[in-house]
Amino acid sequence: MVTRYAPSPTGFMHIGGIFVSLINKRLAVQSKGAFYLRLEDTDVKRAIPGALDTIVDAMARYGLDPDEGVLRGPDGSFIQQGPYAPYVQTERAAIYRDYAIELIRRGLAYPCFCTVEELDAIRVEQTALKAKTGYHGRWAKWRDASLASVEEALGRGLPFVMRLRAPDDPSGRIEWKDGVKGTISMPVNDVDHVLLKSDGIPTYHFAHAVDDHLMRTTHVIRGDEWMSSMPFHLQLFRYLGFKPPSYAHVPPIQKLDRVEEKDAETGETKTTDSRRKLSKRHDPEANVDYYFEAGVPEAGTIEYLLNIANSAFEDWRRGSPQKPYTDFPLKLNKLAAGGALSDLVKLSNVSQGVIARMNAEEVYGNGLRWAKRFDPELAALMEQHPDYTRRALHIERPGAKNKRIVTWPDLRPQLGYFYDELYDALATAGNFDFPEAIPAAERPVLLQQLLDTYDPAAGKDAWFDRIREVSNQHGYAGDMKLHKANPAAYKGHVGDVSQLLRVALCGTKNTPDLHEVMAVMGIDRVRTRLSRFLTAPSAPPAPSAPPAQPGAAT
RNA sequence: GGUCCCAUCGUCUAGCGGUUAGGACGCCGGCCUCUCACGUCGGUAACGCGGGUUCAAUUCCCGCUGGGAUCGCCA
Repeated sequence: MVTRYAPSPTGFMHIGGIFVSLINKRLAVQSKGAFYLRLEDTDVKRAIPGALDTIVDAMARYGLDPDEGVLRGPDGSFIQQGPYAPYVQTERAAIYRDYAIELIRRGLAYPCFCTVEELDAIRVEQTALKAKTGYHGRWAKWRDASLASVEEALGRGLPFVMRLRAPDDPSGRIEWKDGVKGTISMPVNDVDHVLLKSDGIPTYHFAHAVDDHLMRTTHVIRGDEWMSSMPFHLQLFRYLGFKPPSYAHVPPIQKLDRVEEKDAETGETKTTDSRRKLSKRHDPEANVDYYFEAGVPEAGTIEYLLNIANSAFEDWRRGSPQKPYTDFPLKLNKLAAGGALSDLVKLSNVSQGVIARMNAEEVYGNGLRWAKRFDPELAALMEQHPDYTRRALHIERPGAKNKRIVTWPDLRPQLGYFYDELYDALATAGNFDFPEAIPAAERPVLLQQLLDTYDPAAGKDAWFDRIREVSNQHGYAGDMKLHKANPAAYKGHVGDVSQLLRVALCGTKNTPDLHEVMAVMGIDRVRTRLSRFLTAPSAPPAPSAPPAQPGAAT
């Protein structure tokens, strides 16, 4: 299959564009075909500087680089590579013009000198008459204009457009087998659509027919907002003598709009749910940048999209946790015909799975890339301590065990406490949330004993056995089950004791396995951090001072 | 309004005439457990409505309702 993504340079990368690109690219790769990028910049009025960078860079970030078409060269500038260059439509103006001339010669197209004002007037009249709008039938005043009047208009230098001459007999229907929607039948086109605009640049429709034919596109896979143009497009291919490609119209990603309306008469508020396409203007999640900023790794966004495209993906992923998503066989006919609602909660879940499958190095690289933009302080620490960071990230990883990082913003709470800088800031603020079961006065004793008994060389089980022993010695149940059976018999349990250590050491109540955390921190850092808690809580400078009141230091 | 598309738990969906309507996310509860997380077990929750066809409809047909797309010298 030869597929393409043909965006117009709007300066905005819509998530739907990534979705369609993904489908096009996967299908081309799976069939050992080609995927190319063509720039549909025929709307000169809307040209936006830098728009091409937005598209190309986003596609590259999401691993959707085209095989041919508009690419970035080795020096970073844009190049057009492939047998059918150029791939930028404004650079192909002469090609379209030749085909337009050919159509005129065969009586299938004609010049129209209507001004936009005239066209507007026609539309107003049609609307008033409840007639079908558009340039067709008796409204198409230049359709059968005499040669003399055309020459006269030309002579006056009036601007004109080239229009298709729709069939004289507007009855009948056209039918095609859509790759995702199935067989569809529509009335034939009877509107004399514009082929070339007054600036000589083609409309999307004309450029589509010419380019997809010349560039040997076998499958046009695009958003389903194009479906209603199909009668026109198919007609164009026939007029031009081209064999039409296969078409597949994919549904848009939607969003739920909850409208609350107050009934004027009854005063009741009723809510109506309606779905609508993700809007570039109103929905931040329509922009791919949103996902990066939210800290979803690119692979997570892609897998989420794949999930929307083929629901079988989820089961496949479960069965093949370590394979790249590119091994998944995407099937066009398995796309649902209706549009899916963007589900950010589900996206988080997919993201969590993707990050969990990464090794420490990948977490480091991807996380750092995010942090550099959205958490510079953390990023700086990650770069200052690369090996230490990697070791911290390596805890319970890989193996999809550590799912604490759902998206990159979780990096700070999950990794931050390893850095002395952040830990010290926390300590200065005094925000240590120690377990309530342990009186403040008892903390130094317990921590001192835990520190004395800690042996970095011993294993995890041995270490927790020590913690149990210390717990037992001080009236805390070393065995959770015993405590559960008779809570009143103990001051607390081993969980409280290890939590005391965890909070003192990390400043947070939630961390992975303490033994591993301590191993990464190293004995010196452990000593330093605990040292501040080894004296009586409320009288730091004077160790001999009387015990503080319970809770005074928290 | 014309044309076209769509319709199963809140969400993504499986289903392709006979199923206790399955899975995933979310939510709730149990278990596991040094915390969190993971894991695990269980629970919650759906075939829009009305006609047909058929021995039998979630499934096929028609209508309705609801939602969407489109009707430009924009793509």
